[in-house]
Formats: sequence, C-alpha cells, structure tokens
Amino acid sequence: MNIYDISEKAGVSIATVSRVLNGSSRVSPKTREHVLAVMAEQGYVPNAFARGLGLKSMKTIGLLCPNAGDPYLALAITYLERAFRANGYDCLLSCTGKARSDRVKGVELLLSKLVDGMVLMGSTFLEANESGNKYLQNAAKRVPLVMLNAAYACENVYCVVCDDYRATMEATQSLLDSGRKNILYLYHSRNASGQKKLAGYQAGLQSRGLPIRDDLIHFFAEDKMSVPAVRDFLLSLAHQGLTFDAVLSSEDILSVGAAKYARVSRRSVPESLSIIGYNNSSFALCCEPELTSVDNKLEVLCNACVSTMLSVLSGKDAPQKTVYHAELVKRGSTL
Amino acid sequence: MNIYDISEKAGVSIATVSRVLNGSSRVSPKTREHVLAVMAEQGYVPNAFARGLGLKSMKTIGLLCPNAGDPYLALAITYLERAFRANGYDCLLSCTGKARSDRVKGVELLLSKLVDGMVLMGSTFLEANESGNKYLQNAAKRVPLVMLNAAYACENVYCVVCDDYRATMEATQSLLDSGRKNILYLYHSRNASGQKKLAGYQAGLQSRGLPIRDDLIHFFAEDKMSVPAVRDFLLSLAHQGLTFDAVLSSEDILSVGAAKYARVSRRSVPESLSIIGYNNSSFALCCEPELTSVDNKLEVLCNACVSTMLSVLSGKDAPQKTVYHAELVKRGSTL
DNA sequence: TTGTACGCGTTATCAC
DNA sequence: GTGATAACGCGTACAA
Repeated sequence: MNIYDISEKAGVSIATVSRVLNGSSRVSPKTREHVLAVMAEQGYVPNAFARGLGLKSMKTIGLLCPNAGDPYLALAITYLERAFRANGYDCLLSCTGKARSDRVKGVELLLSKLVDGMVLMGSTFLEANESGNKYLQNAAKRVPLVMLNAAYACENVYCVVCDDYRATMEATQSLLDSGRKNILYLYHSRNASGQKKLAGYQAGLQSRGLPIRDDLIHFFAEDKMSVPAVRDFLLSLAHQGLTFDAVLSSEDILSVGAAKYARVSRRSVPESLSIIGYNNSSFALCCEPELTSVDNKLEVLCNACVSTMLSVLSGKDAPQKTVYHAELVKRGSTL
Repeated sequence: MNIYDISEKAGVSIATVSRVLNGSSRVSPKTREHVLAVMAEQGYVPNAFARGLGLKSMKTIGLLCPNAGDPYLALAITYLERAFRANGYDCLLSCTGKARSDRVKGVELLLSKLVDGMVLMGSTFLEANESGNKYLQNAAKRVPLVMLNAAYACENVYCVVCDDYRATMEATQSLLDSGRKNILYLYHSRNASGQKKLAGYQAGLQSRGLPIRDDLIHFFAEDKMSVPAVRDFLLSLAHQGLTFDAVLSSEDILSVGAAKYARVSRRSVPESLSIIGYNNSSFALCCEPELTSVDNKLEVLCNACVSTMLSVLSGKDAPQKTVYHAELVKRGSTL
C-alpha cells in the first residue's frame, strides 16, 4: 500500500495525495476529504524511509548517555524523550559507557543514522584537553549538539547547565554558617561537572576563611559508590581518628552512605553530624531523617535542552549557553 | 558524497561499490582494496535512509516502556539497549505513560517508523479483556513483539518473564516458616504482573493453612509510592490497632518505607518485624539493616529478550515463552 | 487546483 | 568479476 495505490483508488495524482498528506495548502476541500477517506479506508501509512530520503530527515533526535542505569540519567531520558515526542520527534538512544572510544563511536553511529540533532547527557562527553573534543566539533558540523550539564563553547553546540559550582559553594557556606567546622566532601566523578562541584566546595571554605584540607576530600570510583561501601569507608576514617561534623557529597547515594555511617556509629543527625546530598533524588527520602539535598532542576534543564534544540532546528537562534541556579532543599539532616 | 561519487573516483560502477559496502560476494581483492581506500579517503558513509528504503529495514528496535523514570525500567532499558547495540541494532525509545490511548499511539508510532521489532516492557501493555489487546495482535502482524515480564499467547508475540507468582509465594512461605504470623502485603500495581505477585502471596498463606485477610493487603497508587508516604501509612495502620510482624512488598521502595516505619516506631528489624522487598535494587541497600529482597534477574531477562528477538529476526524459531525463577536474596531484614 | 516527471541514494537483478 | 538499470516510495519544481 503506497502513495500510488492511494492515488489510483482516489482517482487523483500522487502529487495531490502527497499534498493532502503534508497538510499542504492548495487542495480543494472536496478532494482532500475524498483522499483522506481513501487513506483511512486502506489504513495507509506513508513509508518513513522514503520520506526521510526525500526530506533528509526522519525527525529523530539522538540521545547519548554514558549509562542509563544511573537513576539520575534515567530521569533525564524520561524528561527529554517526553518533550521531544510532544514535538513530533522520536529519540534514538545510545548508552555508550564512559570509555572514550565508545563515546566517539556512539556519536558516529548516531550521525550515520542521520539524526536531526543530538543531546549529550552529562559532562562525561567532554575531554580535558581541547584535542580530545575534536569529535564533538566534527559532529557539530553535521547536526546541532545540545549538551546537558556540560559547558563547551563551539559553533553549533548549545549548552544547558546548572551552576554546580555555586550550588556546592552555597551548600558549604550553609553548613559553615550553621556552626560546622570540618566538612567531609565525597565525590564520584572527576568530569567537568564533578570538578565544578569540588571547586565550589573549596570556594565555600575559602569564602569563610577556612583552609582546604585534602584529608577531608574523598573520591569514590563508580564500583565503590554503594551505600554500604561509603558507610564502611567513613567508619574507617573515623576509626583512624579523622574528625568531621558534616558531610557534603556529589550524589545522594553517597550521602545515604553517610547517614548509614551515622546510625551505625550512633552519631545523631543533624545534632552531631550534618549531611547534604546532591540531585534531590528518591534516595534523599530513604533516610531517617530525610536528607537535605541540592535540587539541580533536572526537569527544567531537560525542557530547556529540548526547546533549544527545537529552536535551532527550526532556524531560529538559540542561546549558546543556558544556566540555571540550583536550590538547596532543606530537610532533617541539617541544622 | 554518495555512491556515485565513490564509483567515479574509484573508476568502477556503483554496483561494485555497493558490493564492497555490503561485504558481498564476488569482488576481486584488488578492486575491493581500491574502493575501500577511496571510501576511507573521502570519509564516505552510506545514506541510512536510502539503504533502509531498499532493505526495508534500518536495523532499529522499538523500546516501549510506560515510564523510564522508574529505576527498574531504566535498568531494563540499559540492558536491552546495550545488548541490541552489540548486535548491530539501534533502539528507538518510546515512553508512553500508562494511559491506554497513549500506549496504543506509541505502538503505532513505532510501527510507522518501520522498526524491525518491538520490546514491550512490563505487563502494563496487557489489558484484562482480550479485545483490549487487539492492538498488540495487529502490531504483531507487522513485526515481532517481545514482552518483558508479561505473558500473552499470540502469533509472533514472544514473552520473557520471571515467575512472580512463585517468587512471592516462596517469600511468603519463608516468612511463615521463620515464625511470622501476620504478613502485611504492600503493592503498587494491579497489572498482570502485580496480580501474579499478589496471588503468590495468597497462595503462600494458604499453603501453610492461613486465611487471606484483606486488612493485611494494601495498595499504593503511583503517586503514593514514596518512602515517607508508606511510613506514615504503616504508622496509621498500627495506630488503628492492626497487628503485623512482617512486611512483604511488590517493590523495594515500599519496603524501605516499612523499614522507616519500624525505626520511627522503635520496632527492631528483624526481631520484631521482618521485611522483604522486591527487585533487589539499590534501595534495598539503603536501610539498616539491609533488606532481604526478591531478585527477579532483570539482566538475565533482558538478555533473553534480545536473543529471542534476534532469533526471530534471523528466521530461526524462538520460544514463545521463556520463564526464569527469581531468587530470594537474604539480608539483615529477615530472621 | 491538479498532474507530470524527476531526484533522493541504495540494493538487487540481470546481462556480459 | 563487473556494469547497466530497474525498483524502493515519496516530495516537489514545473507545467497545465
């Protein structure tokens, strides 16, 4: 069942059928009705490949993420997909993993599928050295790129970020201003966003005249980022004699580990230990008391990604960079 | 840069270029080398739409899920996408929500994009009445359907499920055999899978000669399925005088709520209250003690979905239904 | 307002 | 082995 069959059964040319199909202007209401009736009767659906061939687009967006199993990124996928779909675009998903070669391959694969644009989720896709981002520059020559939570200045690359630096700085200041002296900082990623968060923590300390102490800053590799692992690690830290009265982390799950440490070692939260998480996820609600957490407005960011992309695709100009401010959601784990 | 350009620069016909491209049969090693060299030099990538038009396939699988924000489904997406990609297929994601009309639309939209097959995640896509599943039957006439965690007997529909019934039955028996008398059952979904779990719980009770008590069975709507909400609900139940010494749930997060209830009301786990969750997710590790949980082997199920789909697509015959057995992972929340 | 004819970039079927 | 050439199904100038 193709456009020729319809044109024949309807007694018109394929051009007319095509016009009806594309809601195009000049078709007499009468023939339009008739053609539509025939199409409905025959259950006709235009061939997407042929259409794509002609239009050079199948209205598809590539979604790249290092790992869709991460609840945070999973949420982002939901938000992005929903918004794109509402605007007539489908999403091709590509979970590349973090290995550089796989990420590059993922980008190329999506390009080879002729997506209209790509959204790159998280700053994992950014390399420290400029030459490492050559693959992004090349991709941007073919389709618009929108980066979520990553900042990269480049032609045809648009960035939507939350101000992680300011967020952790303010969280740190909030802890200090409530009387805390020794804030443990736990983080799980050294990518650009992870570095910003760390820098914000350090800036927060310095803004109150406190030194940056390496013994209060700890990194967790991905496979070590489980609640029990963090709990045990903090237990060992305390056992070694390290003193701390607050924990700030780059991920709620790390802070849940801290809460667990507190319970096991009978330290009361928030009286003896303040805890702040990041992402304001369901995990923040798992603890007793519930965790104060930085809400980085994921849904807002995602919607901004989509509307930016749509603007670019429709030829309108869009902001190269959009920055939102995170919000500290205060709950029972802080004074 | 298309196949004509390459053929011209290489001094061969497009037929030969096409043969080289498809690793196809009889091409002299010499010309093959030459053509490959020209393609590499020109950075030629064949047009996916044109290829799709000819082959009637773009090697794309449609992934349908009611809600990718659900960590469980998010994980499933990761597993499925990874396995399909490893086999040369891309995934078109469609998060439809649970409304019936949207689900039907989602299926139709993927069909209109000419996917090679579809994976439907969760039994949300199954209706109770047979006529409600007409849309699945129709879809199955066009492409193979694989259902994850849903059983539906129909031509060209393949199902991969975990035996939820047996899983909750065994979990229930395990609780009873450890001396528990009054098991609270909390669930969050009334779809086919949710009904199986509930039935398993009931069967477990009856297998030990206990009655099914409606006052011990409670449903949580999606928006009520948060840790604090469950905690508060259990507090109110206890306040009303209901006695229970164990909680079994259809979702880890519900059980986390139960753990929180226990802490707030100073009931010790597992001495005074046993708790079992479902899915064996990260949430099960958030509590102190960690939760015993039913591991329904999601990754195994997903891989089975993919290999089933690949078999069908390659013309081999595949099992109409594949059933796996869940495993009760015992942790500190049970005796 | 409607129809004709060509282009889009491949794959596949023939001949040679 | 290799090369013409016809599909594949649709969009769209251009003509009528």
